Amino acid sequence: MQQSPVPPEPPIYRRIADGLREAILSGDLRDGDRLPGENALMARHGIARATARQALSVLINEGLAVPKRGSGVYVRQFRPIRRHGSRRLSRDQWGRGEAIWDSDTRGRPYTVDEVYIDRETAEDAVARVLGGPEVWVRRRRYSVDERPVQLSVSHFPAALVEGTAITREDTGPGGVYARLGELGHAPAHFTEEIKARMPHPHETVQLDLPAGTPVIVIARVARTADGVAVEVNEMILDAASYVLQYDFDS
Amino acid sequence: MQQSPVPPEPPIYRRIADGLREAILSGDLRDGDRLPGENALMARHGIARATARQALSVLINEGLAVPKRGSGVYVRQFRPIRRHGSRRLSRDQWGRGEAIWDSDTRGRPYTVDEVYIDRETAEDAVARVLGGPEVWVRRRRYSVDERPVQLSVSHFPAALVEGTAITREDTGPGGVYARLGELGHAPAHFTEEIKARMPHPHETVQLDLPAGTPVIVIARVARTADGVAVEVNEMILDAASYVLQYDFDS
DNA sequence: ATCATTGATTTCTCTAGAGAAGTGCCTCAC
DNA sequence: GTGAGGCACTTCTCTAGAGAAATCAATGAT
Repeated sequence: MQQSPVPPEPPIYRRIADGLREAILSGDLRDGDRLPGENALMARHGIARATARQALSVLINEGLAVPKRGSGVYVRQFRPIRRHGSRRLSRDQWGRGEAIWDSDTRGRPYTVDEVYIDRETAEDAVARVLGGPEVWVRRRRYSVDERPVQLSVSHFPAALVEGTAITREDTGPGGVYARLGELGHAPAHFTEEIKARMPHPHETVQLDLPAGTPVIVIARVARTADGVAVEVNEMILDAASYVLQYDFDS
Repeated sequence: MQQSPVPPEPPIYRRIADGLREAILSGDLRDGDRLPGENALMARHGIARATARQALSVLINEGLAVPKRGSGVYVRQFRPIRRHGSRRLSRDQWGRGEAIWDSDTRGRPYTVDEVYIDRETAEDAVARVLGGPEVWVRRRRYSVDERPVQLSVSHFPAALVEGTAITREDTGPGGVYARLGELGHAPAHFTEEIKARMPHPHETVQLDLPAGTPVIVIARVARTADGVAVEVNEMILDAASYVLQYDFDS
């Protein structure tokens, strides 16, 4: 006699989490609303504190809720920024003295919090693409609405940009691509590779990410019409803040 | 007198997690290696079981480790599939009778596990783009190396594809795009929107995702040269299995 | 040799309780 | 009114222990 195929009930903490998730996804609980906390769940379901915490941690790790110590657990909002791939890099834009980022924020104010510019020896993968390890590196952090949303590390061949505005904080109108154009190395072809993963600890700190938020990693290589790579840029985006868009023809 | 700015030590569970993460990222522990389990951590650090579990759960939720009940906790591997955006959809490919997916797997065998084809009434966003709510829907699950890696839901205007191979399981050589071409609606322009987030429960089940793995969501709209939308496709990818690539000119 | 059983090991779920630390509100003194 | 202090409430960290459930290897019966 075989045991009947009883669908085993999920554990308590999971049933509670499912209920709360349902409330969030159905719209009963909205952005910024307060979830029942540990004490409330303990009382309502007659469970131990650890079990209540486990239920909440499910939602937190799914990115649906954010805990605020001493205050409560709150539903998380999602207000993405649209980042255009193919379209945003068209010559029309950087040829007219506009920074790439402009078309991303659609009027929302953005700031560059931190800029570090250094001459460094690049790691192997970057050196291989750029044709040598000697590079100038521009590390930046971008914020929108006071919130950090992107980290960016740009590499340029040292031989190419030495002494130009690219090695200074203020790159002038049009940004680095305009400068590269003036040097006769206008970027003409781009390749972007995209991954998504959970953030490393230092990324969590720099982007002030709550648990349960993945990051999108973009590695962009810019090449001239001759196929010479002139920039390698690795970007780390808060996945909750972005929608990427690529337009292309067949 | 202000208290001196003592950098407060991170809690025990975090220090242990940091140590294990270090071992993984530095390469001391490799793909598939076994991590010290609850009992080992309890003995080594003289802590309670719950604390040891908390340390391990950090790594699990970061996607760096996978627990196997009754066996142990193991380091997680990352073997991405490269998915080409702009390039892979070039007419050269689907014009020659090759399926789009072919160029994704680079020779690795892939299978379509599940196919559900239905005539449905589309939700608002899809109906707006396709010019009406009546659609044929193709739901599929793709696997590579026996592992599910992608869910796909394709919508086609019912008026356009009624009675064609697109409404059947086997769409014939070249897939749906070749059929659309024969109907005089060859896709010419594509827009892909990309997000990343933690998976919903049913996605976790269907893709067999371990905790700590985000999903990449791609919404693709295919339009003819006239700008008429002929397909809306939403894809859910296991983020640990994919690298997306987009090539474009300025 | 093959198969079933047993036992050790492991993760998973949960209880009960305690102190630390951050938040936010209210009250009281000025 | 304005600021300081206190207090209630919240999340966070951790201890100690117990049984359930899955895995894996060894043992024993056929």
